[in-house]
Amino acid sequence: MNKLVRLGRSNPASKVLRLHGTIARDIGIAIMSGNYQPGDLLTGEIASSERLEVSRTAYREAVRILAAKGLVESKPKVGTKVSAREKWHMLDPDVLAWAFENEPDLELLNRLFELRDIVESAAASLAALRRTDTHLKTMRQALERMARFTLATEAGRQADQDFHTTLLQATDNPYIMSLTSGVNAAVNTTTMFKQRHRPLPRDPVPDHMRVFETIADKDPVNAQKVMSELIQLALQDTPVRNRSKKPRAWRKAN
Amino acid sequence: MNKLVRLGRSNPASKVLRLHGTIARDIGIAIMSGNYQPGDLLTGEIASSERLEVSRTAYREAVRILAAKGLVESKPKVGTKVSAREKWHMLDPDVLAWAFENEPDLELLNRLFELRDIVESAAASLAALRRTDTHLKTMRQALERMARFTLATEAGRQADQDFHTTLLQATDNPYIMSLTSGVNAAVNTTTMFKQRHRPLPRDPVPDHMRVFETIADKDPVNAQKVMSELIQLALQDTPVRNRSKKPRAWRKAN
DNA sequence: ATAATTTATTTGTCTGAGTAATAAACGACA
DNA sequence: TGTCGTTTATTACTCAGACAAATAAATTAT
Repeated sequence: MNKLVRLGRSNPASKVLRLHGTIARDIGIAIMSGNYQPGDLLTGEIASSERLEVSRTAYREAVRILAAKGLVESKPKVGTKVSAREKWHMLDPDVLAWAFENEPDLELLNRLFELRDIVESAAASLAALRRTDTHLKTMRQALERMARFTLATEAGRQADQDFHTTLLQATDNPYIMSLTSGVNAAVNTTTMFKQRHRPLPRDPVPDHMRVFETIADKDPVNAQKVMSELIQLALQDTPVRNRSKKPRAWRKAN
Repeated sequence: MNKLVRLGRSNPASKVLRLHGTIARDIGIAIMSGNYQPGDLLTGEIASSERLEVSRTAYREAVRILAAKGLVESKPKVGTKVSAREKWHMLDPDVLAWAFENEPDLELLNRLFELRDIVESAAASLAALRRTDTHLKTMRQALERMARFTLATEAGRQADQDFHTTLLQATDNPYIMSLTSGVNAAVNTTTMFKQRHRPLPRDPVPDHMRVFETIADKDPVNAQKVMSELIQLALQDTPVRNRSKKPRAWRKAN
């Protein structure tokens, strides 16, 4: 990592990055990909900013962003070093996106879907208990749009998102909402998960319909069950191009 | 919020805050407490830094930290405004700590423990399946220290943390580890959850022992069950001084 | 040998200037 | 009258250079 490539977009919110955001993203990806190891010392502010041909201000703001996400720690006289893995905010949307930016790690992907299964199936269960008729109406409409267009169209994908967003809102739990929507946002913007250049492997509408019905029936047990199945199907349908050469990298720290 | 009070520590990592960290914390608390509402425009950089009597540099770095946690968004010509609640990183350790810094919101606390219940009981289940003998040994030792000292002593609390940390490591899932340890870190450093000035309401050792036994037995079903009970007890034992005047604040956004 | 002191290095903070993005106002044109 | 391109004003963004503060390591005093 030497010269700075500024063009990069591809952050969860998909809005253009400023200079500090670009630098943070570059270093963040370098850390998540193992290019920098925990404990490694970043070169000093002056040297780094000169190498990247940016001002110290911009570089420092990038470091603050990384520190806010638990990836680095700065101390006078010592410098800025990559934090231990336990301190990384693995579920921060940016960190999540950066982790899957380069080489898709199948093990890591499985762990992520393991958590998704746990949380989102529980969310479906809660939604079944707490949903209002308004939630139900919105979900039905989203489902109809999802069927009319398909996931091949932008409108269809938007309907899919609306379905899941409404389901989350029905849980009435801001922590579950934040966690899940953050993971989904990162997943949706990562090229690894995009299936544009091949036929969709399965019609997702029937599976979503089953989730909808259990929530309509206020049946938390089956809502959890069918949502879990939906997650598993999503995992199966996720294309993984190549396995990582260093599986289970997150275990190293111990 | 006008003058800057710099003395504050009390962040998850309990290390002294620099100026930018202090500013970020102050504004972060103001946002989480509802002092600033989503959509509100922060005063410009020049005005803000003058009011706080700090340099624009320090103020800007604080804003970058807040933006990295999804609390604010900056745009030229518009300014920096508080983001919509859906964009907040509710599970970021700092955000979590800031949210409970001021007035304990019982509803919000229940939602947090709802998620803890879901994730940590599932974690216990996974730990029961994946724990090694080394994990088991470490947990047993922590349990013994926990019994010898009590939670009234620092050594006892450390043993408690070690127990839970090892359990998490046994899940072998970095996302679950990150999520849970982040929540626990925030919870542990928040005064609201500290029970120093009163007798401990219950001997926690037997409950922890039951968790340990199910994991030792590689019994995921009962591990989940007894861990869930442990979480519920922790919630019951959490002192809530005063209910919030504005319950369910996170629903406003919809 | 230990503790207090000095020193060197690195991040942290400040100031002031100029740039770039962008929303809103304006004006040309249909 | 309404739409589209242009200008303008505002705000965050980036830069440069200096000085301050924290801290680990080296040094000195006891």
